[in-house]
Amino acid sequence: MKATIYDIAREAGVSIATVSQVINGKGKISEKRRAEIMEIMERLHYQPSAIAAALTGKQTYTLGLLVPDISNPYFAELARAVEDRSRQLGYSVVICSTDNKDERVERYLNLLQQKRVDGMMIGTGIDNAEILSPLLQQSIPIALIARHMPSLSVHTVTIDDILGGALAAEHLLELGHTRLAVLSEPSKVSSSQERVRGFRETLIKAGYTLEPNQIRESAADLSSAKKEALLLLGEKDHPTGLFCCNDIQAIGALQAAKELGLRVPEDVSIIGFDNTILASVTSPPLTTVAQPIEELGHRAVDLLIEELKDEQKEPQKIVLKPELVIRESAGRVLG
Amino acid sequence: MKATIYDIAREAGVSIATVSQVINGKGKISEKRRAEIMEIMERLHYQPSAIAAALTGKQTYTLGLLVPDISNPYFAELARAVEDRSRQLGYSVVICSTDNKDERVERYLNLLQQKRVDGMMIGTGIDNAEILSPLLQQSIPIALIARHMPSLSVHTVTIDDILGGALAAEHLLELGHTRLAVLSEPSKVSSSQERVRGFRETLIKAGYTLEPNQIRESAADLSSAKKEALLLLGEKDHPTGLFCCNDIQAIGALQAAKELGLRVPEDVSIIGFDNTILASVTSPPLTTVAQPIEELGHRAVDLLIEELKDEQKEPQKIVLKPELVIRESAGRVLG
DNA sequence: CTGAAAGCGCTTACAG
DNA sequence: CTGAAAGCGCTTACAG
Repeated sequence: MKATIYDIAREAGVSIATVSQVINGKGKISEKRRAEIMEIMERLHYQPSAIAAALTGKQTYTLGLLVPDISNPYFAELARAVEDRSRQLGYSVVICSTDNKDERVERYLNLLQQKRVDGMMIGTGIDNAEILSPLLQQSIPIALIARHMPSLSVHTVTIDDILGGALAAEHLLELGHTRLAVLSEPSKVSSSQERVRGFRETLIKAGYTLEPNQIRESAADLSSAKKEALLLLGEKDHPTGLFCCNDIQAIGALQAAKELGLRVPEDVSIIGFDNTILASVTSPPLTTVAQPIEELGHRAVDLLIEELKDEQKEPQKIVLKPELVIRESAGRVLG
Repeated sequence: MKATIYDIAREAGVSIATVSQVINGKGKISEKRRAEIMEIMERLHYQPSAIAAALTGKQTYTLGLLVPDISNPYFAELARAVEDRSRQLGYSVVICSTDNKDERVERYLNLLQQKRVDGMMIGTGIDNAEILSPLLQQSIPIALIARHMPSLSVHTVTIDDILGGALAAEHLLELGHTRLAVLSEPSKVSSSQERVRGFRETLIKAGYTLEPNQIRESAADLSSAKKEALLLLGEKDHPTGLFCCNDIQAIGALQAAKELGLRVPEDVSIIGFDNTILASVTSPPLTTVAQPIEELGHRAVDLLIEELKDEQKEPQKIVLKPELVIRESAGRVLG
């Protein structure tokens, strides 16, 4: 049988209140008693029930994290950052893969509420912002990660996607490219749209244009991206500089180029986005716009915990800066 | 304020016992009352407290998963499989990255016990098997994933690592390679040792040998592996066939080969292990021994849940079969 | 078919 | 410095 606080109290000949105090390091207990009680707890392998504690007003010290797919390296790296900070602060995290389906999001949201998590981080796409409103009513702390939902009054940690797109454009321009294209995610992914926007605006400022048919869309998986890139790069007068809205798409483009007999970067330069582990593993390794994934995760946790501590309610908006990581998939234009 | 079962009961003019029954779909409640109560719960956004329920004898419907590092694609894919099956069965999972440190493992184990998770899956290395024994005493269901701990009486889901190594050897032999080497993980990683063993035994059976200095070790990160591979492949009369104990190491070898001006597979054939997403993204794509990662995760969850249901205590040992996935990094020996 | 009551394992004032 | 008691939000027999 599992030992309870009563067992410890009986064994020590004290009340459960006293035991509770030593567990929580509160109150004034004589050093001798405290040591004695600690010893008994160890001996009985006593693990106080966090569940009972939570029921009596303490937090659950558990956070929820919603992502589209934990097996995607970007979200896996994000999850690691979230977990690390949470652990440091004494929290554990339950991870939920939603596959970007609202129905799944909603079910997880309810589940996490029932389990009384202290806060939730949402890094998954949500079509209908409405499904978050019950949480807001219960005033459960929420932080959006790399997602914009202007209609909602919640904490938000994002990166400057426009700047990210601009960084890619500037690099390609510096390398002498003028025939440019972009491979973006479907239009409902707002961050992707912003990246495209930053990219295009930078081109325009420099006196170049981006033809509508040079903006292609594909799902975020490898084979969709490759298929679309095959079409784009297969045309005569294909672009010499291609900006992809995430690393997976860039890899699809890399594979398409190879299949078409195009050399990277000699014949086409390709730039990715995210700087996940994938970017360092391809050949050539990807030049890519790096998201500060670790900081995204840390800051999201911090926002939640601060709100839990201070009752500080005003939602914060944090915007982090992406950075260009130059590797080998983009080079000077030839000829 | 959050609605409780009392609020619902009062609103409906019934006792909390009745509300409890409709929540749990138990007992016989007149259809009319049931509908009425359901309606009230919806209207008040009532979410029953899983914490209170757990305190009164129900499960927490939460499982723990310990892995070395959730940002490693292998473990990320495993986590996804675990999560999927858990969700189907009504459980959520808290994920813990241990960096293979016993101290961290121990802290997480205690934490998960305090949170009263219903079971734990352990996919992380543990030096000192002792730290699991308190759990066994509490008879908390435990399943080891891809780890051997013969001294412990717990559920185990592994793959046949010896067969995996043999598969790699057979393939290389078929392609005509005779100068072979292996890049393995440090000797404390038992699965890696088994892979090497299967590899070597197959060579011996075929009449070849594997010189001790052709068995190299490196940590599982990219740069360590690359460094070691640089040494190995830099020698004259370097091996033409190299078996690496995981995909990351194989990628390190790929990069080393490239740096040395060796073509893959024309000058060196390289085989990896795991078949994570990384294997499909390199150039050339990796021929690798695939672990049935999804099934590993599913089976581990199933074992736990079965034990929770049936009180069926005998620890099960499940061994799954790896398979060779032929892509392009291994080819026929030239000359 | 439905309700009163005990109990799960804690924490938190409140006394003393 | 320490204990008695109430209460957190449920579930589970047990009556009726």
